[in-house]
Amino acid sequence: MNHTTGAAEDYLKTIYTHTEWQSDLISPSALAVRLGVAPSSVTEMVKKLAASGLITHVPYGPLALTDAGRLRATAVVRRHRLIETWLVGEMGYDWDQVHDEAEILEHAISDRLLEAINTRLGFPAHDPHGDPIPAADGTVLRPPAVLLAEATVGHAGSVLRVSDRDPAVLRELAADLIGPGTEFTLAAALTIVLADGQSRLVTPAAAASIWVTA
Amino acid sequence: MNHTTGAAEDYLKTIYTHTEWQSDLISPSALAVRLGVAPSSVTEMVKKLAASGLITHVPYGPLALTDAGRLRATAVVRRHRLIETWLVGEMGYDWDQVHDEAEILEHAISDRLLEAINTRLGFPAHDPHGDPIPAADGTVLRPPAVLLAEATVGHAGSVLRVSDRDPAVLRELAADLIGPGTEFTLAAALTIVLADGQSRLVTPAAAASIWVTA
DNA sequence: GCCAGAATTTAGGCTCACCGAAACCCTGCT
DNA sequence: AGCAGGGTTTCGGTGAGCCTAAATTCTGGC
Ligand SMILES: [Mn+2]
Ligand SMILES: [Mn+2]
Ligand SMILES: [Mn+2]
Ligand SMILES: [Mn+2]
Repeated sequence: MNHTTGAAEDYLKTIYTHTEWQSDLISPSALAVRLGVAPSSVTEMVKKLAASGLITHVPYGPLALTDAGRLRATAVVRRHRLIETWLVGEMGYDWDQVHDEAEILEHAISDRLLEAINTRLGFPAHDPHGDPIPAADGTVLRPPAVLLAEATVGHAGSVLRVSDRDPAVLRELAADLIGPGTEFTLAAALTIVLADGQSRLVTPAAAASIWVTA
Repeated sequence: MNHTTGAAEDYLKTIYTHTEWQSDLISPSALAVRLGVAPSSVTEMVKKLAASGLITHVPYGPLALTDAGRLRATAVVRRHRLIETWLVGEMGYDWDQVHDEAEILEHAISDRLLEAINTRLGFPAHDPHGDPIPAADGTVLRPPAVLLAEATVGHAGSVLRVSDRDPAVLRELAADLIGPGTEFTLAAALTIVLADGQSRLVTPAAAASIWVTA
């Protein structure tokens, strides 16, 4: 009686990822924007997900996952990120090209194929963008992080993850050899110095996409 | 204006494969049985496919693909068979386990991913069951074939393909080390002698699933 | 040539996921 | 306190794709 369609999976996943690196709950309208659907469509799906016990929702209020919903959401996120990792690791994709393909395949592959991929990849802990890959039981290991745009000048650390929302940002950073694991010091707003002493000017869009060690 | 959904793709593919190894056109009711839908559902989809110029259909008559429809159909078949080949060749699946997964993935992977898979596999000409993999332009290389069940005693040749419809048959044949390429002589009805002199008794279901060189 | 039974189509309905327009609720600002 | 504007929900509709039940059409056997 609880099948969860591809559409519902995307709603759950988006509700989950919204609170992954920041703590405020998502609103129906923000969810509509992220999913590219009308607000009224969100209202409808929210009703169904709440009726299935996957989210909680007080009318006119924000959305929150229940434990059951969080488990479903992390299962989808796990698929999405393992697929992205596989596309980059084995299929010749660049990190700015994987998101759309994963967005579809995450609803199509079987558990068996997912585990075959996972095994081939050696059970990776992070996707190409540095996002943690949830374990099958829903466990997620997420270190404390700060947005580069909000870090104070002088902050030293390493890149934890880069949002994969904007492919242009990903290409920009790839050209600059910046990615998860890159060590740096924030020399000035939008200016980082890498371990080898080279400095890089990042765009505001990039600074708002890069999360670094706290 | 001509997107072809996953459902429509399955209709086209099934119409195509019905005539791949035998020459009679498929009827609406046979199509309904193969797809597991009601006959009235076929009538509806047939109307849409005919309106899109992908099939021809005279009321109460059989179904036939147009050139455009055949191209679409072979594109789906190409995906299906490349995916099956990949699952067996790289992902640890047995030949009786790939069909259902391919049935779904064939509608989900991008052209780019398909070609990446094709390249990794070295541009295979046949899937694990011996079925020809259509070229991107719709070309299919299919040798003359006879159903083993209909071959005359004394017929010598090799296995060309085994229908993947019945997993039990595939497991039976795998246990007997019979598959595409296997050379044999038909010693008696349901009894074949392999190249090494060993003889095998095949079930009627298997004999009705194995196509051999004419 | 007729007609019973099978195949096919039509008719009416259903669920899912979406939409725009209109109503409604809530909040923040005066 | 009052209210305007934005967020949210309600309402009526759409298109896919499926269903069952009731016509309708075709055909093989008499
Ligand atoms: Mn998705
Ligand atoms: Mn990612
Ligand atoms: Mn198959
Ligand atoms: Mn399919």
